[in-house]
This record gives sequence, structure tokens and C-alpha cells, in this order.
Amino acid sequence: MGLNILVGVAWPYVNGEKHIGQIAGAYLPPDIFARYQRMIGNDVLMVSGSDTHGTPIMLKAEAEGVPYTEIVEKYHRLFIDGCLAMGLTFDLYTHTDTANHWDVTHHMFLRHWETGFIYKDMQRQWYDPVAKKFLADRYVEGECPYCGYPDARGDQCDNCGRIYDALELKNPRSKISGATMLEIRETEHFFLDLAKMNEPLLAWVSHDKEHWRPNVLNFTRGLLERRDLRGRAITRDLDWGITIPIGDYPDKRIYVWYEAVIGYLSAAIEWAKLSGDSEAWRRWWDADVNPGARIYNFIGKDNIPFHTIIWPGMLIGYNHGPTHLNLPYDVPANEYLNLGGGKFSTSRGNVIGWNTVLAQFQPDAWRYVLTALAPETADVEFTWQDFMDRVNNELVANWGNLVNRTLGFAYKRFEGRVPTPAALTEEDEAFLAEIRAGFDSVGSLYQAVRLKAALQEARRLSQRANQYLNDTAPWKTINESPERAATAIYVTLQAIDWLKLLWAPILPHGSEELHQMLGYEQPLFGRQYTETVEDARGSHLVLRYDHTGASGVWQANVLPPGQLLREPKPLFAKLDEATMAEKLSSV
RNA sequence: GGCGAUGUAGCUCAGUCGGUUAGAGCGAGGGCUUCAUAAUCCCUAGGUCACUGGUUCAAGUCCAGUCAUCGCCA
Repeated sequence: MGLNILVGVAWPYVNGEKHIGQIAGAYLPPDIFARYQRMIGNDVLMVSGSDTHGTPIMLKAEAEGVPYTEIVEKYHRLFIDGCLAMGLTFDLYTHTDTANHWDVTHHMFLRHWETGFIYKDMQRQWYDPVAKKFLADRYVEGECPYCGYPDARGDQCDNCGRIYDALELKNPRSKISGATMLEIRETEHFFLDLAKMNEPLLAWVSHDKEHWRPNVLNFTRGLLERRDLRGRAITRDLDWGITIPIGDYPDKRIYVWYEAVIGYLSAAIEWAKLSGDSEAWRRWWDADVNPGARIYNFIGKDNIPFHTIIWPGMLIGYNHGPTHLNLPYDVPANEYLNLGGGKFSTSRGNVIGWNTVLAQFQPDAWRYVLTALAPETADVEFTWQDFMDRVNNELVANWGNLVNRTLGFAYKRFEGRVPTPAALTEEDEAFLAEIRAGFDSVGSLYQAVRLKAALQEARRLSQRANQYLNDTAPWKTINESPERAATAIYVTLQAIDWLKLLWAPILPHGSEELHQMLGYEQPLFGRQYTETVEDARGSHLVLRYDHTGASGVWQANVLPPGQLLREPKPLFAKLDEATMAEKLSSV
């Protein structure tokens, strides 16, 4: 009955702690979406992993004088810690330096080679005669050809922001040996033949894409309609990365942007193996097994061309072979969440690291604020003042307080049980119908990945419940008409029981706690855990999610009168000015 | 330089196929209430819809140009 939904999450580079802007853009939204999809009964597979290759990681390791694997393991673990703290329910979070990912990458490379979507060609590059090496990407520095900045990187100038070909650099020098007498030499590389994919991609984006966000769709169509896609080199002169499966190229590796996107497929395959049914991944990926599966790719806007052109193009090329894979159904790309008054910048030291702040504030506080601020259509600025105001005046005041006042009253005045209602009035029924309608209104917004709007609708319904409680004022009626008070409390508790579900994708921790306080035994959600996987390349840590036993279902169940409550306590902590003072003055 | 997105109240954002008086939350001012984490609830004030021009009976919405911000590409 349920649809197969693959939630593909952007693969983060593991060269440092992620900041909250990255979480808001690419990592939190897919979890909210995945939790909702599981609640409506769809078969969700949410996968991602750490991108362990690429020059930023190599440079970081070399600067610290440690092996690449040490940097990878350190920040891979740190990211997983963050996922656990925030409750990001990856069915599998792995990384790219696994035997499985190597195998799948080699398989796809060979298929592209056989189908003629990969060709060999020569490329001119800087060569370091001292180190006897070609200098890939950021291994060469020099003077910016545009502004003259002396420490410009190989592909981009940090001073003026211009992007250029490394061969344009003036006075280039090697980051390996420091040599300044660099030569331009020809080196052989493999290229992905994007030109062949132009027309098929254009046909693909030209129908049934009405659900795509306009910025993603227009941008993609614009690039394709120019019909000037060209081959791009997919190998580099490096010794860290996945090897080339044909010929003899010990000094070359497959470049990250070709292999990292394959992770969406390879992680599904690894998940299937770990789950005991090694073919299970086909229910999401194999177009001959299940063409109706839907693949969502959650990314930041800088990643759009890789997910709407290069990766689908790779799949189209692959599909010229005997097996056929599904292309992305939607690519909900977010804009950026910036730090108020300036950009998040590691070098300027003004980043807000998510591991750091998750230790200081409740995960649901972050989930609420980052969703309320979600940069779905435009860049958004984050300030600590905003964070505090949203938590105190919206999350705590509107929803947390509704729960606390109602459960507190029920617990104290109705012997710790859900009171048994008398006949409902027209007003009671109308109110409950309004909240029940939230399963449609909030649900359709989650479905459309309009998470900010879903939050607003849930907040509106919570406010409606506050109004109802004020109107019926059971604390007044309990003396002259206890039955009437019992009914009003019952009706409000029933509404809260439903609102708990409407909020659950955004506020899973709070909803789980509330679920228990309302007296239920089964948890709403499943369990996250880590394990170490052994393979031919060694061992790697993975994050997993076990959905077994999760009872949270997207429907308006009846709250049993008489059900025993657990002692209520506030769901969300209010933030006080004193402890926030340092944060507030920092931005 | 090319392409795309964005620009609406002090702040964060909605605004569907062009159609009455442009909406919400927060913040601000006022009030009711006291079950609650001084929270809730009610009322009020706040907008030349970035700018210029055009199409139309009618433009926040469509078209052209300009400016600003962000991203991708060269």
C-alpha cells in the first residue's frame, strides 16, 4: 500500500564541525520529511554518509600532520554524534571509503565506459618538477589573475571571490614542495560526456516537474536549454580517493563529485546488505522492479547542478545498460541560513557549530527555530535574539504552555487520569473538527516539503486550542459544574493528543515525552543506534534507525477516557536573558 | 560578463488563475483572566508591495528596464 520513498541527504565533507546554517539547509528538513512519510505509512529509506575524499580533507590532514583517515574518522564520528543529539533518523549514515562504495563506484564507472559516456582525453595542468607531481585543484596557489591577491587558491580567489582556471594563476607555487618553477604539462584524464546527456536531460525536466521549486526548475532548464554541456574531468592526479577500475593509473583517483553522488545508491545497497536482504534496495532504486518509487534529494542551493544535471545524467548514461535506475523525483534545495550581520565563515571564527550548541540547548528548540527560519525561498539571517524569542514566545508560550496548563490541571484535579467527558456541545465538536482537519492541512504541507508553512499551521491550531481552553475555562466551571469542566479538559486533551502528532515530525523529542505523559506505553518513534561494520577496506562506524515498534501514525485516534497520566512536567525549557547574555552580545 | 532566485509592516514570512479594504506570527501600545514555564486570550497601531516605465476596465501579481542581495557558470 505504502509508497517507497528514498530520502537522499547531501553528503557532507568531513573536514570540520558543521554549523547550524548547514543543518537548517540540508540535514534537518529531510528528517522532518522522512518522519512524516513514515507516519503516513510509506516505506522510507533515508540515507547519506560522510564524503571522505577531496582536497579540503587532504589539506586539513596535511596541515595537522596526521593521516587522512584520522581526520575522516574524527569528523565522521562528530557528525554522527550530532545526528544522534538532534534526532536525525538515518536508516543508514555511512561514508565513502567503504568496500561497498568502491565496488558500486567501479561498477558505475565501468558501465559508463561501456556505454560510451566516459572517454579519455588530455588536459593541461600545473606540474611540480620537485615533487614530480601534477597539482590538482587546491594544491597550487598563486597571485589572483584579476585582483593580484598573492594567496589565491587554485580555483578561486578568497579576496575577490572570482573563479578561474588554475592555469591563469600568476607566479604559481606548489603547496606540496613550495616549488615556484612550475611547468604546464599534459596529463591524461577520464571525462564524463555530459554533452550526450543534454537532450535526454532536457526531455526529463520538461514533463511532470510542476512540484519542483521554481528556483531549482528554472535554473536547471536554463542550463540545459543552452545546449552547451561539455565533458567534465572525473579523475584527478591524487593519491587519496577511489582508484580507476581500468588501465594502469596508480597516481590517479576518481574525483569526488563523480563518486560522492553515487553514495545515494551505494548507501541503499549497503543498507540492504546490513538488513539481511541484499536485494531490498531495488524497491527504491530499480526502475524495473518499482518505477513508482520516489527519490527526494535534499541539498543546499550550491549543489543544484550536481543533483539536477550531473547525477541524473549519470543515471541516464547508466540506464543505457541492462539495468535501469530511478531518477530523482524532487530536489528540494534550500537557500542559505546566514549569521546575522555577516556570513558563517570558519576563518573568521563566527560559526555556530551544531555539536557545540546541541550540548547547550534542547534539540527540539533547534528543530523548531531552524524550521521557523527555514531558508526555503531566500537567504535568511540567524540571530541569537531571534532564537531566544522564537523559543520563549512561540514554542514555549504557544505549544509547551498549552500542554503544561492542560495536563497539569488534569493531573491535579482529575486524580491523574484523562477525565470522562459528558455529552459534547456543538462548540466542543466544532473545535475538535478544526483540529482534526490539521491532519489534512498540516499533512499536505509536509508532503509538499513546505515545512515552514507546516509549522505555522500547527502553531495556528495550537493557538486555537488555547482559545478553546480560555473560552471554556474549566478552572471556573469545576466548582459549579464538574461535568462541564471534565468535558472541556477531555476535549482539550484529545486535541493535544492530535497536535502531538502534527508536531511530531518537527518536535519528535517533545512529542515522544508528551506521548508518555498522556499515558501511552508504545513509543511514537523507533530507535537510533550506531554499529561498526567490517569490510575488505577495514571497519567503519555507521548510524542506523530501527523503526520497529514505532506507534506514531498520522491519524486522529480516540484518547481513552480514564487513561492513567504520568506526572506532567514542562516539555521545553524557557531561555532566560542572563544565560543568553553572552550569546546575544556575540552577534 | 551570462543564467537563476530573492526584494511585501520594526523583525521573520504568506499572498493561488491579475479582481472588494494586501494577511499571519513575533515585537510595540491597551485590556480581560489567573489553570499554566508572568504563559494564555481579546483589542489597537504599523505597508507608496525595491525603483522606473508599459499592458489592462483592473497590477503586490503579467511584460521591459534599473538597483540591491545570494548562488551557479565563464
